[in-house]
Amino acid sequence: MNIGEAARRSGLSAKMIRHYEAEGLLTARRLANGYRDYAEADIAVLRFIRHARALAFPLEDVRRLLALWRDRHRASADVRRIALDHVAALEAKAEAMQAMARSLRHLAAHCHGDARPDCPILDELEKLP
Amino acid sequence: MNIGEAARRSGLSAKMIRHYEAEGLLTARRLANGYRDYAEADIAVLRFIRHARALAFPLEDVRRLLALWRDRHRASADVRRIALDHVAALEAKAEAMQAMARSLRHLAAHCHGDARPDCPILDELEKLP
DNA sequence: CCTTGACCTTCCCATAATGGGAATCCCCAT
DNA sequence: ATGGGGATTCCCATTATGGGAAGGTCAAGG
Repeated sequence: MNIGEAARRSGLSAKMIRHYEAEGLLTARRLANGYRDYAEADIAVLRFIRHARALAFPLEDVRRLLALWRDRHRASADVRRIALDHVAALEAKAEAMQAMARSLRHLAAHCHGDARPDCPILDELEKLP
Repeated sequence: MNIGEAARRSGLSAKMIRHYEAEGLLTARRLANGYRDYAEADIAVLRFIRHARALAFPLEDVRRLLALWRDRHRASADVRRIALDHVAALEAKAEAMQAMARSLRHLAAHCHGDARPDCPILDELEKLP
């Protein structure tokens, strides 16, 4: 199967499939003409990657998750730790963003938002510690 | 004032100050020897940038906010719109991240997390749509 | 006068993940 | 044989930040 069809079947772009290969997440067989050739098992790998990326796992984590996925003797504890570490990172970033959003929303609530120039948002950006 | 002292006074790194200048956020006077020379007003600008960046405004937004800040005839509505658009972006990203975190936490809760290999996290990554 | 150390300058590279695009090659159908 | 659609590789851009090299500058001290 061509990379184009593999892309359609996996939901990834051909560009990204090549990228993941360059990053060592999979290795595609090559035909005599140099074209990559994908089997069903490869599609499963590509879909796995897509799902992991949809959950924002960094490629480094995806690499480890794939290794565990392929390893029948893995310990589920290892998978769980990767996932929970990632959850913690996601939540930390999300909380940081919401704190910024709250702060800005608060400032915006006190801003007239009309033609007048005075603006607590600019005041705050000017004065903060 | 040297870039080193400007860095100390503004809380930015010298590297970033040069970068912001390259990005057109400010223009520093030069001494005869080529060194950048900063006045008090420049420090205020640099601190403004730092505060805006601390709220995760992208440099493009910082550029616009600075322009409004310098414009005494600005309309506070313009500032407010930039801020609220940014708030919306922050909240959207934060919500997306928390949705992923919730989803993963849920999966992790059903994972034994011991030496056994079976793991709903991997199952889900394998099976998702 | 010369050295040393602490600055400063510019330029290149790297990060993470993705996409755009060029130049070139391949295959199949007309 | 020719054209269209795909494939290949390689380079570049994105965002914000930092590392580091090579070289210029300045002030203090021997």
